[in-house]
Amino acid sequence: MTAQSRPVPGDKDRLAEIHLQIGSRLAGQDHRYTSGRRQLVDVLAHAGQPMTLPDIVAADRNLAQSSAYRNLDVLVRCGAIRKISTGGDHAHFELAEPLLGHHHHLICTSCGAIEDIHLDSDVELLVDQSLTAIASQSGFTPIHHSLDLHGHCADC
Amino acid sequence: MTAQSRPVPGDKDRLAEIHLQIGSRLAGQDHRYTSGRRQLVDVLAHAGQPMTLPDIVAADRNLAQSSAYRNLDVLVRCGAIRKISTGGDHAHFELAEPLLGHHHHLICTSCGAIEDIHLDSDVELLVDQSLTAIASQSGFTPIHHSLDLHGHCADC
DNA sequence: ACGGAAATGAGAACTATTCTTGATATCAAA
DNA sequence: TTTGATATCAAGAATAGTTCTCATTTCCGT
Repeated sequence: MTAQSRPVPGDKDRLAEIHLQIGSRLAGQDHRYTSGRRQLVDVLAHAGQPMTLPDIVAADRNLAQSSAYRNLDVLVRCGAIRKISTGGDHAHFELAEPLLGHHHHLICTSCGAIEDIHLDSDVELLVDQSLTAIASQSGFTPIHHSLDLHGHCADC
Repeated sequence: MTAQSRPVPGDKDRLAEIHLQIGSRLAGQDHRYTSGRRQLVDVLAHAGQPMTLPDIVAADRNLAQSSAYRNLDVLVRCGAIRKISTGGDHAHFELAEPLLGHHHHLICTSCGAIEDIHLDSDVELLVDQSLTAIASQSGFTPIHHSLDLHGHCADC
């Protein structure tokens, strides 16, 4: 077996792995991984960046708006998808961090576009320690943190 | 003059300073600092934490809902107030960072409450440097960053 | 005081999102 | 396979936070 043949999981393998994980998450809450839900995940995984609902239904015309909203909610609640509320007209959705890895966002205040970014792990560690310390002082139980840089993207 | 008499600006002085700053910001955009807008600022300054619109109009019954929304928008656009969109039912509003100082938030995902927190300045510096470096790689022009810790507050 | 621009407040309108409803699909057990 | 219980679906109605309209009032410079 050469390094070429299986260097890292290919896109196809990664997608299969994502579907497996989400399937078991759903099953754990007595939900089914139906084709509509699978299509949502396919669209988000293919885009590689957060999408609004109009984006999503435009990308796959088989998706009904009401079902897409409902299924996104189901997937958010089982931890497969993350909802990003920026204050713009539409919320954005992306695969959750267990699937996509921990990351943050560049948010364009002009056009609303969102891009994923990754921080150095040492900075990440410091931030997490600081936040954890502060939270414990307030009796606050942390779940996750979000760090967004707001500004204008290259196009705006 | 004793240390007691003017140790640091008292609450009254601080509020007067805030009003002055906001007044000049508004004047710079040909807007008036009317009593309705002043009342909004008073309510937010007095609360000391982010408030929703229902919170605000409940705190000062003289404030009409439509005017409050409109004036909050005016104040947000002149940089006096910051709007925080969490994805909950209501957006939150607080005095902007030039008036309140740079800070971050604990956000309770159960009840929606938001509390202000301050990070160590060295961590803050690192984060800012990291974000700036990443932004420049994408041709992104930073305006400000937001760092929120999501979880459950002591009451939930 | 006067004229005009800005602000106000009550309610209507807008729209992203959620809910309702009746039909359809799926699974497990017999 | 059949059956029944349950989950899901899709279309449109309903909800609700926020924004808009407009007639009236306030404010500022002259």
